[in-house]
Amino acid sequence: MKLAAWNVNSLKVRLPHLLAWLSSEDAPDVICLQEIKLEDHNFPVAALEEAGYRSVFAGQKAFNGVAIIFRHELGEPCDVQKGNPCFPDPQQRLLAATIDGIRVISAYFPNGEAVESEKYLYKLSWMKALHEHLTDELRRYPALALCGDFNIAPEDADIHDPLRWSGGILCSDSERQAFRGLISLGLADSFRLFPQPEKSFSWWDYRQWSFHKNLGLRIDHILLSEQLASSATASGIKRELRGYERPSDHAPVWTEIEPGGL
DNA sequence: ATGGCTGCTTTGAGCAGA
Repeated sequence: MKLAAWNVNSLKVRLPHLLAWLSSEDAPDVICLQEIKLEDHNFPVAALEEAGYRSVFAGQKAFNGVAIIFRHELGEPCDVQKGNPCFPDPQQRLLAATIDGIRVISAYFPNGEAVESEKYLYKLSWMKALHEHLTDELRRYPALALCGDFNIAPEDADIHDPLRWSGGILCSDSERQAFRGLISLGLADSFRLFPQPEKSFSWWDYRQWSFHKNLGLRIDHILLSEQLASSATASGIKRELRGYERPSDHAPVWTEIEPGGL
């Protein structure tokens, strides 16, 4: 089972990129999408069905919005839940579904704007509420994957220029501490379960030729519960999608789980 | 130091992203 997470920065604009990936040899079985930026009635259900995938989604106008798409043969999704019951929020940033026995959660963490700003405090509260909610979820679903755009670079190795970014948004102490809090629930950063090239990133600014110069950050993650982590066989970043014409500013991250792992 | 791209919006300059 290949599981992926991708911030598409508008599903309307990125649908051709997504369909191209889904029809390729390394197409994932399940993809969590973030920043779909469209309302539910505009979700491209038919185009994805045609490609062999089912969808569940939680959209809103213009901003945010998350979805999970998965191969038709994985069957009906169970216990679909929009949002966090511990944290009522008009922003659509969280969606969970049980697919083929795995609790899959698509998450779009707040950006936070600037350290100590109002949006930063919202980010920290949002994460605290997610932490509480995940405590329950892990009890109910021992096979769980938290996938998405975390808007946090967990370590200095995840930043092209750690000195310049030091203490700033996406890598401040409080954000990293909250990230480690999620890890302490028994979740593993699937990317780091395997050797990876240095300077591996999942986001590059659209400006200043950042992608070309590989000036990026690793802020998109797939965290696996102990049960899933023990059956993971590989992980990586599908960097080439960032190089397509009219790309998202994020590249997909992925991890492979042994089929017999459950 | 600033703004740099891109996508969104009662379509057009301003916000948001990271």
